[in-house]
Amino acid sequence: MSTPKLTDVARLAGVSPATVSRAINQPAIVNAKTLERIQQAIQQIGYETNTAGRNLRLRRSDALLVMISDAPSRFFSQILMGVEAEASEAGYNVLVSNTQDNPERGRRLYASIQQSLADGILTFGGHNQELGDLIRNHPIPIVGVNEHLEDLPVPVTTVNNLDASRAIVRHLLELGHRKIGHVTGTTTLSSGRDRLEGFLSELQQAGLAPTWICSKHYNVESGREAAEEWLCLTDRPTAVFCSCDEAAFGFIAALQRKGIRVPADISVVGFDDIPLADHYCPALTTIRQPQRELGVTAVRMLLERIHDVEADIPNQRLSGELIVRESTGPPAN
Amino acid sequence: MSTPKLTDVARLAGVSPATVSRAINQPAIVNAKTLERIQQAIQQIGYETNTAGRNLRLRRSDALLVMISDAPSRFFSQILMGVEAEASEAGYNVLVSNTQDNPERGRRLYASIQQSLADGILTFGGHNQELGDLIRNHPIPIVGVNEHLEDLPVPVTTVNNLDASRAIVRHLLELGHRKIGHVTGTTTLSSGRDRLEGFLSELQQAGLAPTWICSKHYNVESGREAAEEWLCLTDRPTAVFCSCDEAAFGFIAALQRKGIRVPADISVVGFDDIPLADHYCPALTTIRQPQRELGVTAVRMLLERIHDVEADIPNQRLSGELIVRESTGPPAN
DNA sequence: GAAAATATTGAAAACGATTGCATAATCAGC
DNA sequence: GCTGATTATGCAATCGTTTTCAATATTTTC
Repeated sequence: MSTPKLTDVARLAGVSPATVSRAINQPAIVNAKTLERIQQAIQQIGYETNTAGRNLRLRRSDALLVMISDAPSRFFSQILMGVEAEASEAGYNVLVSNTQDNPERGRRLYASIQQSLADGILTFGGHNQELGDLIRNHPIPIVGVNEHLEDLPVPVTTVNNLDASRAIVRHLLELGHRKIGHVTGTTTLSSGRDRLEGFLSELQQAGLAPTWICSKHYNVESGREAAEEWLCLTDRPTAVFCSCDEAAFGFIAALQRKGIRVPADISVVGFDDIPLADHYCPALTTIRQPQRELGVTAVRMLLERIHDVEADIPNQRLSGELIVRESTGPPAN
Repeated sequence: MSTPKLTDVARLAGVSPATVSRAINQPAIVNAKTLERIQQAIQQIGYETNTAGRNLRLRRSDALLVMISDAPSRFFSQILMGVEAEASEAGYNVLVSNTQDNPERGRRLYASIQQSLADGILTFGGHNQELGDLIRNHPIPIVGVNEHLEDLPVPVTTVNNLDASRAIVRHLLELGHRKIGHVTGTTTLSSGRDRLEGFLSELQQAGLAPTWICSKHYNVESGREAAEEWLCLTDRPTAVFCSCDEAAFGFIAALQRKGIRVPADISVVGFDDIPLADHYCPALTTIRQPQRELGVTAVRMLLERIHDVEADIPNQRLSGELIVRESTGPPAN
């Protein structure tokens, strides 16, 4: 009739519900003969464990909550696929929630654990004060992705933005550039700050002054705006490091409109290596982020945390790879 | 001590658990005085309804499952945000599962309903035989997004690919083009077929033969490959309709490498209007898909279906908008 | 072959919420 | 002040699993 339950299997197999449960969860401890009979019964009536019943008894949800705070970020879906794969591998489901900048965010987040809706939380992007208070007061299994959550006792996984930034600047220096600009990402985010810091430190080490810095955000418009600003200058940079691929595209497109060639007149570097980067004209020199791996790593950390809330889990810094393509070359003069 | 439950609230407020439950779910039928006392108690100990307990008793999950079958599609995250917003509005959670082409797909899908893991399913992309059998045999609340599920009694929401395609061809005809090519999308998907059909029918109506058709997929490479094939021809199209923006970018990039200008030498149109389309150089003429609205519509349909499995829900065809930008212009000669 | 050890199973009590039914309290009407 | 209607509450069963504890069956050991 309706969906079959454990009891139905038990009746059909002529055993108690307890035995059926054991047959499913610890097959080793049940008699081989009985086991087979039960498995047959399960097949026959198409039994599936009811999640709610199981969760209630076990007091857990077998679910991970992915919290997004901003617009779906630049390569969110790629990371999500990594998360999904690893979680599913471990028998966990993935919930997605977009709380944006809703002040209720912290509360809802905490609620989802209280309600035993999820066993742990993956949070993308930044955080707010309220969230901070909650985390400090309650031992919630939570892991950050992409961005550091300052002052919070929350382990995070990110790409090594500092090193990647430096690698970019070194690449440009090796090509002979001395006038290098930077279009920053969102500097309220740690990734934006780290990329800027990497840029500055490498420049300083080369004895160069950071003359061209345009403080922007992670989007196409930023690139366009920066280009328009710098094109008005008489003393322009010969190479520009944009802190995401989209910004780089915006930058290049703005240049091309003015008839300025890349890389002949200006070299441009991006960050992320989104699928289009390799197929743009010119193909974009950029940093490849291990997107899927970020998701996988985050889930691994979270599961460890769920298993032991007190566990001391170190931050994981994955390394990005510099991919040199057509958008960078030696300076014009 | 541990997380408070309904009973704790009841004890504190000096009422029975039943009353607390009513206070939460049907405040109208409980005495104002009592209600206030209960609400205070809830505040005081920070009570949150336990999802598993509630779901078990109510025999539902308050969750929708989003099933992805292919790589995260071209604007998946945008649609997902629409889904999330609308579901969350209605008090539903969103689960994401990527079953790719796993033959187990159908089974897992069905299982998630059986297990009362989700109340309904949103499926992105195509389907397979096995899934078909399951759906035919069981009244699962399920709604398709983006693609039609042939022969299956499953309502779907898509953009009106046919009309959009025609609009593109008309736009090119009006500009004076007579030699129009088409780089198809994945034609095992209904969207790919519909776009092709729209292209063909409009061409036929104009009395033109479909000389240049390159059967490809929804990705950048397809555009590049098509361009490389057609550049070898002596008789080339003067305008090309690529069935997604990525393909259009790949196409344009390949042209630019050979020094062919867009739109001066060849006009190019895309489909989707991804964020970059407006910032490419040249800015891409394309069809704007109502991405977020697709997600919202899908959820509305699904909720209706959940509410009444037998309900006859018609397919929803949202209309795409032709956005004319720089990549199209009159033919050269 | 009996005692002790081991291997299997079952009965019943949770897990945390909701709700039909019954009861107690309140109120209106006369 | 009494009856009947109405309003508020409580009791207890239920949703579907898992697991402790005890009981039974099966071996093993000497």
